[in-house]
Amino acid sequence: MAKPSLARPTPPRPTNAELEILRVLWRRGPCTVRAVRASFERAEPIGYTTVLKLLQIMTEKGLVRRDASLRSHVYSAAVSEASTQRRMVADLVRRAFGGSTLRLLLHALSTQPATPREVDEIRRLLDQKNGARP
Amino acid sequence: MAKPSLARPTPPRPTNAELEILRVLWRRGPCTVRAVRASFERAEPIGYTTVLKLLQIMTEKGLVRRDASLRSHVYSAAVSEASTQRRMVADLVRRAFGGSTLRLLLHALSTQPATPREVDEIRRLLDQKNGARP
DNA sequence: GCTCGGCTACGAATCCTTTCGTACATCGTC
DNA sequence: GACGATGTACGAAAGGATTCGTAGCCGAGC
Repeated sequence: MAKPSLARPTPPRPTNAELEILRVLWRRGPCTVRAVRASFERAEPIGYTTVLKLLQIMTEKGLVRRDASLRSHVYSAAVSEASTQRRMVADLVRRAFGGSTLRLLLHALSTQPATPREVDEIRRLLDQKNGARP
Repeated sequence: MAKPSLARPTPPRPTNAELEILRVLWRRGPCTVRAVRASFERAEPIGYTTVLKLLQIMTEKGLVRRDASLRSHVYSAAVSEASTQRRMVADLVRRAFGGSTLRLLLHALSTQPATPREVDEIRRLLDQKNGARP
């Protein structure tokens, strides 16, 4: 039996270009090729058929779904933003932080400025997570 | 003038295999090819010349330094673990979280379990960062 | 009906990453 | 001095990502 080409159980981690496209679809909802291309913000403009090809590949990979009932096919994200982010964070943690999410957290906290409001938000989440501080 | 092949101002983001090698060098210090290869933990074993080639490429890229005074060249990391992590986190934040480190933090916090001790550690860092909570 | 504009499909070129085979140099040992 | 072990250098293959050119299809308007 050959490997199924459609509908993989878990779609692979998106590449750079694929992620750019997903970001457009997450933000704007279902789009035609033209609309996706118009939402691209790049230093270099990108060819129409390039976006089309990417969307075709992403359809095969199961990253997007295609509605071909109209002449201009309409594509929509087949993976959620949250699950993709989860996957990417897990990947970074494994590859760069030896599997320790805590180390990633501490690193991000120590290197990035945060406004007092943001710090409060983080504290609130910690409280939710683990009960209030005594 | 041609582009300089050595000593780039900022070395590029390491690829997967390069990161694996860097992790060995960070953990073990300067190593020969043989020692790096021995420290590799992979499902598939990796060829000697593969590691050698990678180290040669990484030397060109400025990711590692080579001491060729001995017959078995000794390689050491030319980029620090912290700076590499910083670069990779920044990259992830830009590509997957729209540039918001806060969103990465909240995401990591909400999806990952944390022990009370870890939560305390994070709180301590927040206190340091922003003054004690009133 | 014919043509033009817009659309999809597809093949191919390019570049990068990863892997390894082969050639050649060097050291220590007999 | 010859030989095996161990090293480096280098070319090249395989696979994936990205980009685009070209061909062909279809619908609207003349």
